Amino acid sequence: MPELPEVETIRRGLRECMTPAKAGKILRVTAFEPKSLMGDFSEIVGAEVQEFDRRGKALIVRLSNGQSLIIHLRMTGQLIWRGEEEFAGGHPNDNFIAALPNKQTRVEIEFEKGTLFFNDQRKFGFIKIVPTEKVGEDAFIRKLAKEPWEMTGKELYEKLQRHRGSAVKPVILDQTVICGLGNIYADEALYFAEIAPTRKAGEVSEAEVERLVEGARVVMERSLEAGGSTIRNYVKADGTKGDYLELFAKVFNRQGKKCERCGGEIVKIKVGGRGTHYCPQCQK
DNA sequence: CTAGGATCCTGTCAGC
DNA sequence: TGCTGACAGGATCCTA
Repeated sequence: MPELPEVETIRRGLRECMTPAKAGKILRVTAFEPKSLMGDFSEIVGAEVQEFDRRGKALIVRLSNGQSLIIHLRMTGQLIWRGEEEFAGGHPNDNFIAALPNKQTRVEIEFEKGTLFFNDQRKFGFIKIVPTEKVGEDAFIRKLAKEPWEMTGKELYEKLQRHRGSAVKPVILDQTVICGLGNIYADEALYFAEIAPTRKAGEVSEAEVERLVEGARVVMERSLEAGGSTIRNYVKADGTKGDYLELFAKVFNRQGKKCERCGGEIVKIKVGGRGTHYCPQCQK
């Protein structure tokens, strides 16, 4: 479930609390689920973290010994750091505050001064160990398109023409078309641009695509300000659980409610096999 | 090449 | 109280 803003929030959070001084060296790696950890994990023992990068929804952890971790959370992945400081992000659920490791812990990386847990209910996510200089050659990383901040409306318009027969929504979920949007921000960006998710990609005008790219930037920036789905907004100050979607979502999970813009009723339908939320009255 | 559906996996929820 | 089917913030693989 984590999309670009969640991964960026995790990147910023872990960068603060997993510095070499605060985390130390890797002592031990345990893969409770073999398919969740690809590569030879003896390669990373003894290394410390140099930097956290991100490409789209992939987190790249650069280590001090020439190796890197490519981490993709897919639908239900979470990264939870327990050390002097604590940080948790990704799929929001009770694992953020649970005793770890638990049943959904797939990988545990123990450092001198703390432990990083990779939890993942559905096992779609993964951590992959690759030499740092080969990260760019990774099959997934290599195919990624630009993020909305680097992409012009004209570029996206031309890409949409190549998929002109498909509904626009599944096309903007394709990471080789535009990078970073997932099911939430695709719906939110289309709402911003007043485009119905069912429109054929080839029938969206260049001016509309321009708005769509702007919408993608705006909705993801708003989410970043709200902190994505992290422990801070999952567990509110009073100890109750919060829903970070409430902080910014205009259509996602708001079916049956009123559109803020026109007062129409937000509906939920299925487009390209994915649950899709929109306002039929103002998204044309 | 594109379009659309099945698939990987676990857990939760609505309906009977 | 079961049981069943639908669904889930992702991406890939297969078929036509």
